[in-house]
Amino acid sequence: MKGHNYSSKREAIFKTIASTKSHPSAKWVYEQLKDEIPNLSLGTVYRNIALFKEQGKVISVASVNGEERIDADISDHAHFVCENCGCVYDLFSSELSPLEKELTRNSFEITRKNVVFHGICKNCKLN
Amino acid sequence: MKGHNYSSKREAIFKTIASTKSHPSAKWVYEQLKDEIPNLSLGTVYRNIALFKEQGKVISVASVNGEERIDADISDHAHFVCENCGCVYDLFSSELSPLEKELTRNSFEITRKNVVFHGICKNCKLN
DNA sequence: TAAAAAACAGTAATCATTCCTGTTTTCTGT
DNA sequence: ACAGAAAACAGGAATGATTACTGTTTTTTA
Repeated sequence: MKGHNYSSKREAIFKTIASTKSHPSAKWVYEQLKDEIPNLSLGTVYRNIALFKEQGKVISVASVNGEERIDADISDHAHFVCENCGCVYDLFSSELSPLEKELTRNSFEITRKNVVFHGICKNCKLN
Repeated sequence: MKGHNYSSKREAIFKTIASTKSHPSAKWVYEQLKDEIPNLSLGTVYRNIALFKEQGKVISVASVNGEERIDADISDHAHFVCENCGCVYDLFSSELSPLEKELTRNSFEITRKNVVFHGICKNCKLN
């Protein structure tokens, strides 16, 4: 069975994801770690991210310029994606309950909700 | 300048997108049209979808299994993506205003908001 | 401490999407 | 209607993110 053995690389990958608020891509995680772990393979990063998603330890929050962006903060919050710089920001709010109730009433099972605003972020607007 | 000449293929592509509630992928649109238009190229479908997005005539609503899914209904509504069958459903509600206000107050410019719930849809639950 | 299982590196394959080049269609002014 | 000029297109090659494969290394277990 997979995901049951200790692995120093898996641990390093998870720590890297959990210690940033940048909502990283697989490549970003790989770039961060390759100096510290010279023989790390990009495939290992992808494989472990897939495992973390199965385990519910990370979630996919958005696809930005063809790259999947993930988050180890699995608490109930929304995101804002800047279409200019690709930055992903956290948004904390719980004003979506009417939608959730409507879905539940209609027999849809919500396993995850993804709230993404697109636009231009504060930093980009100020150049 | 692009997008200024008439094109029968462009018209057919837009009509196909506008006449379905399936939130199609580029490939789906191509499959629908290739019998009617035998020499249609998949690249043409992609090129025209990109043009429609620039013109604001279609929006990207979600990425499902690596495929971008689009919608010609650009009215303010959210979507529900079934993780089992990949179907994308429309959700009509306007209960997201507190989030929008918070963003606007903080100098974020919203050009588009993307509200996606993930889970298992009614049809899949009932097998 | 020796199999057995899991994880890995490195590379090849896949697949959606974009790019390129030569051809066809559409437009515009006469 | 007709001849450039501009735009759109087909078909195929290129790109780039992600996944799969194979032989090797690490971890577990007993």
